[in-house]
Amino acid sequence: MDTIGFGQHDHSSCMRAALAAVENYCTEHKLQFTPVRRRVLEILLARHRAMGAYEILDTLRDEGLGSQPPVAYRALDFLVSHGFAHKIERLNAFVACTHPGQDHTPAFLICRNCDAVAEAHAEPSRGMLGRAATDTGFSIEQAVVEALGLCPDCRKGAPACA
Amino acid sequence: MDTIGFGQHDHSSCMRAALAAVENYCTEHKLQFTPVRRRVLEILLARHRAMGAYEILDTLRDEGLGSQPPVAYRALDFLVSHGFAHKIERLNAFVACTHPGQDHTPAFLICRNCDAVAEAHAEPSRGMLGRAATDTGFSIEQAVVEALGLCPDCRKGAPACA
DNA sequence: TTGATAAATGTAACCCTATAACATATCAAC
DNA sequence: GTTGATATGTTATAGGGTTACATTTATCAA
Repeated sequence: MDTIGFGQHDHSSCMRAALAAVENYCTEHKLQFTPVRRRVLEILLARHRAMGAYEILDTLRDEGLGSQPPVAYRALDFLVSHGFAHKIERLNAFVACTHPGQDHTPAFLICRNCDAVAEAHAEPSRGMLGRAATDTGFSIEQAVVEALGLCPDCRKGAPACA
Repeated sequence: MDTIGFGQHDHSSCMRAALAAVENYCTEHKLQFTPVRRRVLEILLARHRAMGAYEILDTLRDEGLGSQPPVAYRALDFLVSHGFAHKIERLNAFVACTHPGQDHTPAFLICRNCDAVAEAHAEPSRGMLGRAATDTGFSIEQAVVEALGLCPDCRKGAPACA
């Protein structure tokens, strides 16, 4: 199972691996992995949680990489449109993808207590939703699947699982 | 199959039925179905599509029922929290529930061309998402399931299906 | 029926999220 | 090295949502 995001793991190596994968993908597909785009991805990877665009922008501003909203949104658009990051609609926030490069429909498990986010796979064309779509003649192109609840740590009674 | 929302149907009777169901539910549960709350639900039922809070507020203002955002948001909170309406996260908009009173996890089919929305049932605890949750020890309390694509009418080449 | 409590409304001000528009710079390829 | 496309800098503004507080209306028990 490749659900990750809860529990401990070797963070610096997961970050390096993701960056390398994105770098390769961009080279292969002739995409410009510019400093701002790279830095935004790094920020998302480092925090390893859902971040608002303005929170990201604060960091960019501190580093002199840009100070106006479009700077952050443009970088995020690039990352999201190529599957390097995802938007969590429920939080109006963004997370780095945990398996960039692979074609996939992400599903998220969002902790309502500590805002931790884990990414899993969804198969929108299967199950009830797929059946409803087929029955009505609706063609699914994209899906938002986000579950809210309590992550393992917060269930264990941690008052606020940092 | 109880996916509805695409295609024709007897609209005034579907609206009356929904209002009656909500009225009953409120009486039984001693909830105050006040004029503003009722009117907001009526507006959502009448338009039969996803509407932004400010769009609803415009109508309320025209009718002298309130002019500030909290008026609309409070009514919507009431409707959503009791399952009489749902929020479409992807659109930052709201729709009337098509089967109020019944306990359910809604899933939506959203047309990217004409913004029509159909409500279906989801079963978040089943399928891939449920497995991912079980595996990681995450407890799902709520789910957002929204598919984007083309509705039957728009697929048939209608340049903009009303 | 009155008084206490809880629930709902009115209103002003504000915060967060996101995009439009336009000028400038940089890149990629011929 | 010129050109066309792509990316960035910046200003202003649109859109969505909440806080806070005063006021009113409903509920229910004494």
